[in-house]
Amino acid sequence: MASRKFATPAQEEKVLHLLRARQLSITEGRKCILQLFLDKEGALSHGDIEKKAGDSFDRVTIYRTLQTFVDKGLIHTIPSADNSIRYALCKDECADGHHRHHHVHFLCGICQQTFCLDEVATPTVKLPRGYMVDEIELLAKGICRSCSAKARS
Amino acid sequence: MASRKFATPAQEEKVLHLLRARQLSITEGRKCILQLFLDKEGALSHGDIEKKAGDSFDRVTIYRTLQTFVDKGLIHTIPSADNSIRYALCKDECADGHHRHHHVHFLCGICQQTFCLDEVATPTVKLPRGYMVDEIELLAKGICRSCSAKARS
DNA sequence: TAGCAAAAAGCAACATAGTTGCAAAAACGG
DNA sequence: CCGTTTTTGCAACTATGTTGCTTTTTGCTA
Repeated sequence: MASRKFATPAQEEKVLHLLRARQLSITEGRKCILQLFLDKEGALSHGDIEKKAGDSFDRVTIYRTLQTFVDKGLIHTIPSADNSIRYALCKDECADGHHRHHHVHFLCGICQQTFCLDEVATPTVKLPRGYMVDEIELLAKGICRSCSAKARS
Repeated sequence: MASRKFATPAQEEKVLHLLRARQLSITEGRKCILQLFLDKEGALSHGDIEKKAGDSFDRVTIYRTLQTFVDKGLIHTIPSADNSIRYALCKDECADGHHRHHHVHFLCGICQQTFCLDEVATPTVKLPRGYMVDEIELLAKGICRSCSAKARS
């Protein structure tokens, strides 16, 4: 399995466009990892990617690719209570070194997946005098749509 | 340095009380690590504790003590953007297995310390249909009181 | 489209973080 | 003070992340 197949030519075109728009050269590793993010609704950790693509690519390549994608505004990191950094696709507003995320993240306690709720904006909070806020991260924990639907059946 | 000295007898009494109230047996390691949390306004990571008390105690003991404290509701974990779990003292409402924290955490981009803002409640957020929320974690990033005071001078 | 410079990938070695099993030591109740 | 239970220390191991260097690939240009 040297190269991962794309589901459709349109998807491959999208991947190429995303990479070119950030002046990233097109490599098998980048195409494959970016496609994984497009395929998946939730967030991915380094470990998840290593499981899915670790046969094709070196661990170090995955680390470096993720770092590059973060630097170029393609993906963003999501804080979590446990010790695993997860990554998810950015919306178009993000560019080199400037991430602008005002959405809430949701961690499901059943399937353990993390989702970006793009339609939910982070609230503004009033902090005590002396604190200057640059950014707010909001992580909601509970049961996601798909798991709560399963639980009801 | 076999055992760490307490600043005042009152402080030692407080430590002993906190441990006894959770039915934890009194050991040098637990007293020392709990005192570190009482001494420090901000949060501590495993690494911080290892630096301060690593000569006196084994790494594994520190891991196990932190886990015990979390289980017994003495300390709670704070999610962070980077990969390091930090811990801070709980307020009295927390007990065995039931953490109830409704306060905001603040991460300073200058001193890199994390603070619990107990006086700031986490907001409620309205999520899309189908999501069930158990808990909200809010992490504000910016410049803390002490660092912004220094910057102005 | 062959050749070249720059970028990325692979590899090995290392560093840090966290876990587990087991034996020795300490805590606590009687 | 003694025996049981809990905790600690130690060693080994797994997972996670980093760095330097060499080889391969990419993208550009002649």
